[in-house]
Amino acid sequence: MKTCIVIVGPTASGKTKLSIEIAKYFDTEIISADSRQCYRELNIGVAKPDASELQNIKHYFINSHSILEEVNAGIFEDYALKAAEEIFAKKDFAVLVGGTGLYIKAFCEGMDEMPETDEDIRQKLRSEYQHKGMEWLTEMIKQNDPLFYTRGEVLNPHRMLRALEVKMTTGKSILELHSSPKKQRPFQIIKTGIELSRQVLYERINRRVDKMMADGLLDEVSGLTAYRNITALQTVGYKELFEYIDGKISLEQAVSDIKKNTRHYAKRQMTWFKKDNEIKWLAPDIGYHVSFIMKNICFK
RNA sequence: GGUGCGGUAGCUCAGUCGGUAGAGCAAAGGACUGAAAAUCCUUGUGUCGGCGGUUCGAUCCCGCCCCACACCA
Repeated sequence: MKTCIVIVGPTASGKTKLSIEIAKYFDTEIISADSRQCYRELNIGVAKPDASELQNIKHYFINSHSILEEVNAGIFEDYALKAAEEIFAKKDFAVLVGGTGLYIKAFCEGMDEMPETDEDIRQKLRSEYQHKGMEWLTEMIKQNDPLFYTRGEVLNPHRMLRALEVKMTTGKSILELHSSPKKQRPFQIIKTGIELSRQVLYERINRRVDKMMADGLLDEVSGLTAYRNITALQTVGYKELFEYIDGKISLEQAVSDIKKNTRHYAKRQMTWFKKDNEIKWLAPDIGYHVSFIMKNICFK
């Protein structure tokens, strides 16, 4: 039976290091499940594995896309499954590592089949929302998708816009399209997570942000100002430094905002992973991990 | 030393024409199906600087004191 070892955990918990240890142990390759590390243009701020690590072990979904390309959970699902197939053609084990809960879910359980939405409709809805605001959006939902209006998140503009574009291209409410059962994968999945105390995690976050700044994050961000409005750059570490470059806040403020927003992000990740009871939680100790995971596999 | 303006939640501040108080941020918890490092939801008792006075009742009015800031000496 082919086995994919899935490693999750909040940002700065040491996933990258652990994934490399495990990949070496099984002499296999790694699929990243990180919605930002796939972009070639983003480096220091997204905490990619370093160049030698990338050279020694093949990583899928790292530097695989440009910030100008569309990337989303559905695209990731297809990409990651193909990568797994490639790895399993020659190995019995694969490693998937990342902090993007939705992407991991897409890989393990699959996304429901959704018809392609019309790009013109999408753009039109977004720009109208920009101009007319929440009141208009709420009214549109009420008129066009009464099911979503009563059961959906009617205060969440992202979800509302998505619901509308689906409704307008398919004629169906997005909620009606969400009923499919989990997809079966042709391989076994073992999920492990790195668990750290809040205090230790926050210290690691602070240290890592300071290191990113010392490594030249500001230069990296300065070179990307032309793209600041695209989705890929709505990213912790980048959006705050754009504010500094604009003269809106001091550099000191920007750095402390990055730390704060990274804490918020880590907290949301933990909320996501906490409810997944397939995850076996581990303390961050590398040697222990590999044998622990081996033991789990042997018991199956 | 004098004058002025302040001292209210971890922070920045609002407010109570006298009936013991509330926003934003932080913090904590939660949601999550093609933007997910995104987006959204929930949670606010704190000697209202200290001590007296007036009052049925003071965080609010009065007096003194302490602290901070600004200006004048």
